[in-house]
Amino acid sequence: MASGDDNGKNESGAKTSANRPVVTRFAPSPTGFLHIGGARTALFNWLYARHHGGKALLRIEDTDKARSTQEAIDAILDGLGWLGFDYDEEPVFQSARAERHAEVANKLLEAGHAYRCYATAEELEQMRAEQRAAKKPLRYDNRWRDRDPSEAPEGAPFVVRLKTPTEGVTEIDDAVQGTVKVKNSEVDDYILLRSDGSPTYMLAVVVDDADMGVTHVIRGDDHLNNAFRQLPIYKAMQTIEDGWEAPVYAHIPLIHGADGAKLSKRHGAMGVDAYRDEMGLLPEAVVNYLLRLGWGHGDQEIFSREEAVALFDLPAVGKGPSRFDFKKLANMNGQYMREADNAHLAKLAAPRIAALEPQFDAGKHMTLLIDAMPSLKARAKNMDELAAGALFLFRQRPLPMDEKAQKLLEAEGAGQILSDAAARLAAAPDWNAELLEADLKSMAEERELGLGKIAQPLRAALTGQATSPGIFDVLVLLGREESLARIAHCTGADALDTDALAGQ
RNA sequence: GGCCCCUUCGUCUAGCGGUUAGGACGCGGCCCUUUCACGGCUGAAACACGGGUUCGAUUCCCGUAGGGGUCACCA
Repeated sequence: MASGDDNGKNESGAKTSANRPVVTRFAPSPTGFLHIGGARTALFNWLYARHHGGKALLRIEDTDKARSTQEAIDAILDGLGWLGFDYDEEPVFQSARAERHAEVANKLLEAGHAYRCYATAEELEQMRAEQRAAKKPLRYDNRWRDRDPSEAPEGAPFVVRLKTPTEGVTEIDDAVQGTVKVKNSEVDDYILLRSDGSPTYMLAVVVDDADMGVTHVIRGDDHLNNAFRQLPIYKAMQTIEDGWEAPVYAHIPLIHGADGAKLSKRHGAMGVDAYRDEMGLLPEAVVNYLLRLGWGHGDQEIFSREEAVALFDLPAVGKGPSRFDFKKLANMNGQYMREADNAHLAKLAAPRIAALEPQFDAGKHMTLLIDAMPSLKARAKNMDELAAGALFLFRQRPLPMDEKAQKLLEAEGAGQILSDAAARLAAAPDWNAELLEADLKSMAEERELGLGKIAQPLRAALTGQATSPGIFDVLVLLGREESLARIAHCTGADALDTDALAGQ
């Protein structure tokens, strides 16, 4: 499919990748977990590649040795896997490519597109202090740009700086933000190679993107200004070797917290693992929510993975930042849970149930849990709610009663109603929802009571709670013996008989 | 502060010169009903402001205001 919707031309004269087969990359730096903003960037990159039948690549930007950790790398990989993003090649580790980065810097140096700068850190700090005092923009003042190499202090350390254009304007046709122009005088001669010979981020990204054949750089718009710094490398390298078409840029807006401020711990900047483990969400729901944050397709809210791939494209990505809304995420998760496979949900809920109820034995109780799932999942928006809702099924007699259930049992006449209902149920020729319902309804009619007068105490006796799935579903799920035994406990009837019956 | 980006209900968004400004979450009401949910119906709720352009601006242009981003030998 032609990517005719983004002509990534720019007016700086650099050749671009607009017409090559799509290659995208997600390039997290492993200095922490994969947060929700990164997850969305990963999603958009992945979708764009899949939509256009291109390649999705992954690059770990671990050049900051001090801050990068293996734990973070594992967490990111784990998070991406959970969300269901697959990549077409093994991840590239940026730290392994330092030699290549230096090689490019040296080519730039030889060709006169870069130069050595011998300014010391103290010197530069003083320069910035003066600029601050004079209220001038803070940027390198090109003090070594045109100095003769012979002036270099003998054996002194130096950094390599890119010789960026000083006049004119660079224009980028961003696939999301549209045309963006920046005066070249705003871009200073930034550092390519540090004094220890290691590459800076700005150099490394460009070299890696070029070498990986990345055609579309989709990233947070906090990088928009960087594009104007990176483009000159492409331009310069195009005069030196092949394979340096500039990518199409797509700077997507950032996600803000619920209060409009930058995403912080309280507002969603947890790792995606927290969405799974702590919030108990389904990855499909998280992905769907993220997709709708900053992208829309008419009035549609729910998109399957296939639909997302088929429909996603950059022109429909919004330009403004959006706030993260946990309520809507929760709602969406509820929708996905209701549609989810019962056995799958049971498997996910099992460990959470076990954590709350020691009596729960996944091996023994899984069938019951799966059977209960249709009535359970309609009442939960996340795994914890699902687990909590299932507990009554696995608790041992005597059931713990919550306050509201206690009140129901203590209500006037409740004991009598319970005993009578128990007798009635015990006499039922069969134990299915239709029959039991007919039975209790006729009992209610005979006594000119609302069904609730019978159902509520019954619910309390059977579940220890005032709310639960439909009472007839509860009876069927618990089975005849357990149901009658639970009621017996509450009516003070001799429980021994029923206990014996409940042995199964 | 310089530079860059953004601006439709509280929130996410649809809209791409002429609409009763649509949908979703949340909120209120009603229905269903044995509780809680689910589901259905329904209500309140938005084009930041000021100039242009135009027969006509939510839509195009320019300002203002507000918000955000970025200015390292971090990525």
